[in-house]
Amino acid sequence: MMTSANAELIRVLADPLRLRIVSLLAHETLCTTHLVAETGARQTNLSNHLRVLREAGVVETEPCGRFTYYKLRPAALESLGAMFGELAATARTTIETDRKRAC
Amino acid sequence: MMTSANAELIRVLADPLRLRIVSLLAHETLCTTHLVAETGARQTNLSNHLRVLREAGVVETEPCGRFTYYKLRPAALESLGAMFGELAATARTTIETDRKRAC
DNA sequence: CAATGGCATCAGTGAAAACTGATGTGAAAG
DNA sequence: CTTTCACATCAGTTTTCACTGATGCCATTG
Repeated sequence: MMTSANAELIRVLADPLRLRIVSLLAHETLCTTHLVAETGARQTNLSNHLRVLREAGVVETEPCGRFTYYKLRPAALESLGAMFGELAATARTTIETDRKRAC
Repeated sequence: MMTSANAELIRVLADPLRLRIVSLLAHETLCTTHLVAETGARQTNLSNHLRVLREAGVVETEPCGRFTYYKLRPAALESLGAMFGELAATARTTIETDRKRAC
């Protein structure tokens, strides 16, 4: 469905660096140091982006000593995937039935 | 898959007004006048957003006299839906197998 | 207890981009 | 032919937001 929560998710994932983070975390749970090494971005910058991702419910943290692991919450991504799939399906039937408003 | 084309699609759909346009067009093919009435946005503003959507391959135009119909291209949305679905699936197995990098 | 390392917070800066008003174009209506 | 309407283009303004440096906190290490 097309919820305001999903709209916020899209906004959050629109940033290239955040999308890269998500892509990395999908394959492997990592901590900030790893993400710094993988992306080449500065620690402060990454920390700010991870904050945004956490507040949006895309990732969750798991403290481990003085490290902090970041792992994805698949539900958020699944919600987005379903939404775009539904939109595509609706659009297909709209086009196949040539449903248009008169002007 | 996680392509640069999909990254561009996400960026384009991150704007609230553009997402609203896409949501409207999914159910019904419309022209600019209708979208002005539905969204309350100014004609110039909508025209600029529709330009972005067209250049990104999200919509296509169909001239009709002095009107211009806008219709969705479902392939773009399906590509996004598949990408997020795959990311979610990958993230699920990563979490289930507790795959994490040592630090 | 000091020193170090991992990470978060904050305020400031710069760049990207959304929005607007003015204007142009082409098609239909009169 | 003139007017009107739908829409596009463009330049200017404003706003949003990514990025940075400075700083502080907490946990480990020596």
